[in-house]
Amino acid sequence: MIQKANRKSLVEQVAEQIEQLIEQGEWTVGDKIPPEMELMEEFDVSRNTLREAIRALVHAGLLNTRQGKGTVVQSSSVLGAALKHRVKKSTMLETLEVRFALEDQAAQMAAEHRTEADLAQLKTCIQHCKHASENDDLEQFIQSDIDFHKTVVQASGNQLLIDLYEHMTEILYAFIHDLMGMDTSLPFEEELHLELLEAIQKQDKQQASIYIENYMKLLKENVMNIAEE
Amino acid sequence: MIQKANRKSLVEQVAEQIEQLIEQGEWTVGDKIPPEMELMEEFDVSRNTLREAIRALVHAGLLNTRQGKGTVVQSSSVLGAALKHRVKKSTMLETLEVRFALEDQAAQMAAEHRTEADLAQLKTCIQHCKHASENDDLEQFIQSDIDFHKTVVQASGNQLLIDLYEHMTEILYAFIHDLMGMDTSLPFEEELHLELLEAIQKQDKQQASIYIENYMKLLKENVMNIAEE
DNA sequence: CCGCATTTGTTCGTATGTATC
DNA sequence: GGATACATACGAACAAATGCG
Repeated sequence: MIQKANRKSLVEQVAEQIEQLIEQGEWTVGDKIPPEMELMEEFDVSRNTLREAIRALVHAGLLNTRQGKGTVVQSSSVLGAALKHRVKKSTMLETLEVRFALEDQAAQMAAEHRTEADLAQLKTCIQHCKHASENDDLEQFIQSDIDFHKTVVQASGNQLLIDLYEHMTEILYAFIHDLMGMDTSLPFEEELHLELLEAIQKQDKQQASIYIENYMKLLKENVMNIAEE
Repeated sequence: MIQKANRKSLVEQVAEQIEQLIEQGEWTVGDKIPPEMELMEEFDVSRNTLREAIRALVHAGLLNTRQGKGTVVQSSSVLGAALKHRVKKSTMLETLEVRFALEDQAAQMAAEHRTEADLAQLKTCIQHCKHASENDDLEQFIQSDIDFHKTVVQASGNQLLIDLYEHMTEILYAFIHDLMGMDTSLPFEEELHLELLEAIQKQDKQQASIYIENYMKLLKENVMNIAEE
């Protein structure tokens, strides 16, 4: 087995490896990564080389370093960081509309390709929503609701669509969270959830699309109310 | 007027400025940027500082440096570069589906918000398409066709959506271009163009959406044929 | 408050490789 | 091939921030 020669610089190689460690979840957001000395040995490079790789990732928004404290993972992917940076220049409504575009398409694709496993998982998510709603556990409810939508998008089978959707969702919820400190009371839309499930089960694209549209309207109103405060 | 202290490093400041110069179109893709000596004076920083800023941008995919030849702009924005990198791991079909999701939403929004100016510009684009088609000027035709779709998306008024759509389009066409060296003969869909224009003029969202769906089907078939070769 | 260990930030110097003319 | 300039990688020394006892 002949291996192609390494024409990439050491810095590039190290940066790429760290990037992968983060994107594959080895190091997750908020984690402190090992100190320079340790990484120097692991990657077998000099301190300067390692530091330059880290600086590149800091500039990309993936890491954050602080003197004396250490280096912390800030974002789970370069794309996520770049999107976050771009979205800062947009309004919440614009962001919501993009998320809607992705979810609409995903729901229609899900209606086409859904498997039995997908349907079962959707049912579980609805159960969780209901359970959390009955117990007035807001945080749990929001998480379950996000999971439901995420599951729909995952059923589309398009990994690029899934990634973009999840990034947009993450950014949106961070936005909302920052804006109002978690005490948002979104209405429970069990009927809507069940309608969407039914549409996907029946493989009815149009119906699925209509659901997403209704959901979007609801969300838009909520968000606009929040924004006014 | 008191100005907040600069707590960003010089490198960050320079990198940010260069980033802006590129994103605002001052320097466009393919351009050779001024030599280091010149930039050192412009930004009033040392060579090392400037070089480090450039290396950060190289890692982000915005610039490309080669010894002796100089530094060249490689991408029009960080987001574009990050997307390009991510899309490499996806199939062309997946990419097309995401672009479709964005265009579908945009077309519906365009139908709602279009101004007279938008309509006029769309008509001009169709004229250009027709003209190029009659003259068998393939390159010009493709450009005019892209312009038409871009104009539709721009009429949506959502700048985030516009940016993402343009990046996806750019990536897709670079993909196709690489794959088959420009001698692709896409069919001229004047009827479809006119139908979409009419739908937008009448502010008929559903009709606009149906058009995009048909266009997507057509494109999908073409792309799948190409991919088989 | 001090002193210390840990950890990142900064700036030198040096050796070696590599592209261009 | 030789000369020159630039890129890459390493090492070392010191500065500065943080946290702990």
